[in-house]
Amino acid sequence: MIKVLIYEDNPQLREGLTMLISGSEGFDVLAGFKNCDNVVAEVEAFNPDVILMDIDMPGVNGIEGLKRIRAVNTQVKILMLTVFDDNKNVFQAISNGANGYILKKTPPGKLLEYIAEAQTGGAPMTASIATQVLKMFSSMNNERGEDYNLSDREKQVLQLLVEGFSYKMIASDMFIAIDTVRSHIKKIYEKLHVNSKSEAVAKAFKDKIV
Amino acid sequence: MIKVLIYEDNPQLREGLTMLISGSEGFDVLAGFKNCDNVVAEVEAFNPDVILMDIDMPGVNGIEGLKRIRAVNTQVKILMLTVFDDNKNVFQAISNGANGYILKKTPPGKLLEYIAEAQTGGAPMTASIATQVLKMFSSMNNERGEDYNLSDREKQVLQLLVEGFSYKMIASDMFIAIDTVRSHIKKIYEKLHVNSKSEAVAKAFKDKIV
DNA sequence: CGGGCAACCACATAATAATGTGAGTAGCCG
DNA sequence: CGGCTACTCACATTATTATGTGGTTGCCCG
Repeated sequence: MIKVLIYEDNPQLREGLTMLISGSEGFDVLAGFKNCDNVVAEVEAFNPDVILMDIDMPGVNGIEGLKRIRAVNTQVKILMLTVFDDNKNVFQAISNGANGYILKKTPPGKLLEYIAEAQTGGAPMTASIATQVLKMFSSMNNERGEDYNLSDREKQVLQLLVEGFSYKMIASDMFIAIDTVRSHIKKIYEKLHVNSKSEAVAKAFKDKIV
Repeated sequence: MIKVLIYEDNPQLREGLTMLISGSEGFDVLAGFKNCDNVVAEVEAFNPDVILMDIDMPGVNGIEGLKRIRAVNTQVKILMLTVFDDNKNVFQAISNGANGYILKKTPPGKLLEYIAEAQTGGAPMTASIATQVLKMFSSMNNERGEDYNLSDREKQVLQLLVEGFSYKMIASDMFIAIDTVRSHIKKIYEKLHVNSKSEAVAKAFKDKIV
């Protein structure tokens, strides 16, 4: 028996969901609430397996509710429920540990399937959400930018610079003379088109050389 | 009629998939290949709607094949097919524009459903993959770390440091004396627990202060 | 009103970093 | 072989940073 808690401000929808889920074999709705004002206490009191969490709610909304729950409970499965596959919310929800993200227009059969899937550790999402997630992922990742053709030794020096080493420390770390470190660094500056340590460090981060 | 192309080195599995898909209403397998050696030419010649792409193949593998296809064709839907929900491959596949990622053990019924879903712009993935993706996403994002309680002015100075400004430049940029810049920076170092410009810059990036 | 704090400025000294010039060794490639 | 590059080292000079000590002003808050 999968124990479900529902957060949804629209009374009709909340009732509808409760009916649907309670009426299905193997599912039980413990309670439903219209916002997350007391979410932590409620979750503790009812100890559900899965929480259906609407995002747009007056008072404490779903994202904030998600955060509050995750602050004290990382076990319970939380399925975000929303009308739009809105970019910002999806992002926030998944970065804050939501287990799935589904649209309200999901057909009843699918919804039950999703709840069950979440309960067993899956990450259910509707197709449109999944597409969004993939897009975000691929857009935020790529662009390793230029390569700058740093030699192995130069990369190594840059790595140490980034870690806050001084020339002296780099020299002893790499078993070379400090003047050699200097010449490596000079070469690095040329290749990166910068002329100070901190610019090089910044560029190393930006262009993900390190 | 959804036109499918299959890349899979195991002859039995390739045959099996072909039978299954071809034998289903609304699906047609145009051809099957055992590696991606000529993938670009093949995709051009057959012009499929969906490509099933195994990852582990001798010769040109699935990830490389994916890249090659995407270099010339961003329209065709590509479903990656693999035995393991291996972190690195999932990541690479989705950053390179795969439309979905499913496990080989997916039951036949689901597989057809996934192909249809991909064809209509969805992003099918098996539950275990979806879970992985969410985990990656949330792990790479969060952690704004400590706040370090930098004052507004200190944040501003740090910002300029990151952009490669010298003390002198910061002073003129902020219309304050260079000694004031020094004292701000000293305070920043204390708060960040570092003692050099480049460490501060590195920390600013890592902890996303800037 | 007095203590705490952010922001401002000054002077001084030591340590590091940046720049220039020059040079030797070793390996790769046409 | 001769040219190229990576890697190594040296010496010298100037610029920039790091650190210490100390002081003024103005604001907020109990």
